[in-house]
Amino acid sequence: MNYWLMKSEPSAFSIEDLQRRPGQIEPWDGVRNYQARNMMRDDMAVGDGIFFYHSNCDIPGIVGIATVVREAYPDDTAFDPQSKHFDPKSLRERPRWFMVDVGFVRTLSRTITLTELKGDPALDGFPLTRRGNRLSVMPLSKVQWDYILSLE
DNA sequence: GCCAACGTTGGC
DNA sequence: GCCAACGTTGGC
Repeated sequence: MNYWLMKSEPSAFSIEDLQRRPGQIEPWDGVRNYQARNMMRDDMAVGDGIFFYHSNCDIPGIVGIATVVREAYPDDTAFDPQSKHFDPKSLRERPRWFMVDVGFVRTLSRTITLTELKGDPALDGFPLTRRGNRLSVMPLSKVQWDYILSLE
């Protein structure tokens, strides 16, 4: 079992949105970064743990927990000229982009903020707190996962 | 293969 | 809204 952190701008899609979805499941479409894609496609399995992170908002931080409910499959928004995630280079017979389905688990009782994660010596080297990091999907060790959960 | 231009991310 | 970081694109 692997552990992940996935970023979303709450103005676009929040943990509350996920909770309200039918079946509390959402396809995680729109990832257009190769590193993030490779992790989703090659390393994510059903049952993996996900920290749901709100970015680009008043208080950036981890707000909830989700889980992988379907392994990677082609991101069909890449085929849709109407979609803002459209990519003419992604073909149905040879898809370039993939997505997983994410299922709601729970919201945290409080936001574990980026500020406190940044200032925490126990999380030295954690990708999220490294300067300039922009990955929207990143792996965590079980130790990091458990430690961050203990902060709740 | 280099690298300048450009677009995007995301904290502040 | 600003801007640093950084990935991608495309001319050469």
